[in-house]
Amino acid sequence: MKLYDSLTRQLRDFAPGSPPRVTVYGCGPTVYDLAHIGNFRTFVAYDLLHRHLRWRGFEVDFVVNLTDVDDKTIQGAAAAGLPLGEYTEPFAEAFLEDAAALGFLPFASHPRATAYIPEMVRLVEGLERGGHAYRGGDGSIYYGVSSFSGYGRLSGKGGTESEGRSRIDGESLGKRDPRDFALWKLAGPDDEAVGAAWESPWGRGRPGWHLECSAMARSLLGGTVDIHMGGEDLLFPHHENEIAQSEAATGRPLAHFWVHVRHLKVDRRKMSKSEGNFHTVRELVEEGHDPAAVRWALLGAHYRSELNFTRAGLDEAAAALQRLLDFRRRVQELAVAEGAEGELADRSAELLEDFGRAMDDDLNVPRALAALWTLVREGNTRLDQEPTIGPGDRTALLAALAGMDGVLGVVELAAATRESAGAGEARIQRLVEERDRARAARDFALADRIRDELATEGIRLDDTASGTRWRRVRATAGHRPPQDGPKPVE
RNA sequence: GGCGCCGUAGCCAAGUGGUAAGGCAGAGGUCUGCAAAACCUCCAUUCGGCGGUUCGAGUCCGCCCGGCGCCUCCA
Repeated sequence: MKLYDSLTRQLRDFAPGSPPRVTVYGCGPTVYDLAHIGNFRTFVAYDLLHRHLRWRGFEVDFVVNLTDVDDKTIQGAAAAGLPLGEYTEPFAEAFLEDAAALGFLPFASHPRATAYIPEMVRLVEGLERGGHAYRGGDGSIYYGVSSFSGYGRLSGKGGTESEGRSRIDGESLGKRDPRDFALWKLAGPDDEAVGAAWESPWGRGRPGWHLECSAMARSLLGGTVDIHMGGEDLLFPHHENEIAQSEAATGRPLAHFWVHVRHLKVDRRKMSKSEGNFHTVRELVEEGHDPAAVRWALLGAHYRSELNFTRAGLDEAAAALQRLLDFRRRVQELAVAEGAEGELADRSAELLEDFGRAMDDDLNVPRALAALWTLVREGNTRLDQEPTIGPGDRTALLAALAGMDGVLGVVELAAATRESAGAGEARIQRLVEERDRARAARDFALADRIRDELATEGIRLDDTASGTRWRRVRATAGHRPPQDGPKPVE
């Protein structure tokens, strides 16, 4: 399998340091607010890689951190008049709920930064011993970028002294070099007020943002991780600084592969609260969108390409999902007949391989989807011609579908959502039978009225040779009132 | 200003120098009481523009036009 590595800027063959184990560290959300769909585009990419590696037989240790102490969480807690943990925890829970709603495989762990303060302190101590850290004019401990020769290699930035704000900040904070960044910030009154201060050899304070990931990755996954992931914005300065800290401390590479996910756009623009195009997963679900459709809409483009999120795209995703669900159900319910078979089985295996090859190629989802659609179309064609299927063909076809969906994670998720929305089935069945009687009596006006009525509830009827079937084509019966829970911070 | 990315049909979107995947929408057809679903056929002589390299370029190089990202908290 090949993955694009941002550090070497090339596609490289992926092989873990100690197979079959693969260690992955993905930068997670800062829990000062609800994660938005832009965050989740990145996290869906995490989950795709996670699933694909598992499918390829690797044992994946996937760690995604929760940043629960930084400027924004402290500000948020102070504004809410809450201790830091009480402010951040609902957002951490919400993130995990949304991840589950989108069908994420559970992460090996999702460490909160505040639980790793001792590890961070030890890391700074090590950097201090190695001559990489110093106390700035404001009393905080800074990393001396000039002490690390590899600085700037990942992002191509920071090699020369930058200008503007960082230089001005640098002067006021007493940094030796404007590029230097805080490892340990001395606690101020605001920090103390919300409990964001811990004892350390340098006085009460809190960790710098970059330090958190270095410490958690090292402590949970060891000195070098196989893959380190994040959104493209983290390339600089976050990941550049992580490298500087970790590699100066351990003398070993932080990661064998650096994978960065391109940002999502909404309606062609960068998503932001001020643009009014800020969406959360729960908001879309509350509007009646299927979480599986949201997932589909977030995985459609290659992870290194721009992806534009629109309502139209979400509707298209829902339709695509329905077609897959219909196909799967058709195959499952098909009459099995012994006889000549093998052609469909061979073709299914072939297309599953195409799918796998596409995913092996730096997670080329669009190409993988082409294999999926070909399977659906060719399968339907064959089933239109011959309405029965051999047991081996059926097994192979369903296995190919399940194999692909095991990586994409959408069909099973959509099916589960529909099942959980399945109340009132007896009533629907009664209406369907009433309509069948009307049709038999050629009372098509009544028949059509019943059909239209059910359609408004998200129930679609299909009149087939073997009778009328009904199915739920929406996850929910319509608009659901907002549920209790965290709301986006204004 | 510095670094980088992108521009493929009405829309979404692959394409790793060898002659344009896939999906949606649209047109026609099969099936149907009518639909729906499914299937079949059609739907880019052409890849922002102009030059160049090459036997051959959407793919490489140069310039131009247009869009975007990072450089500051950010997935």
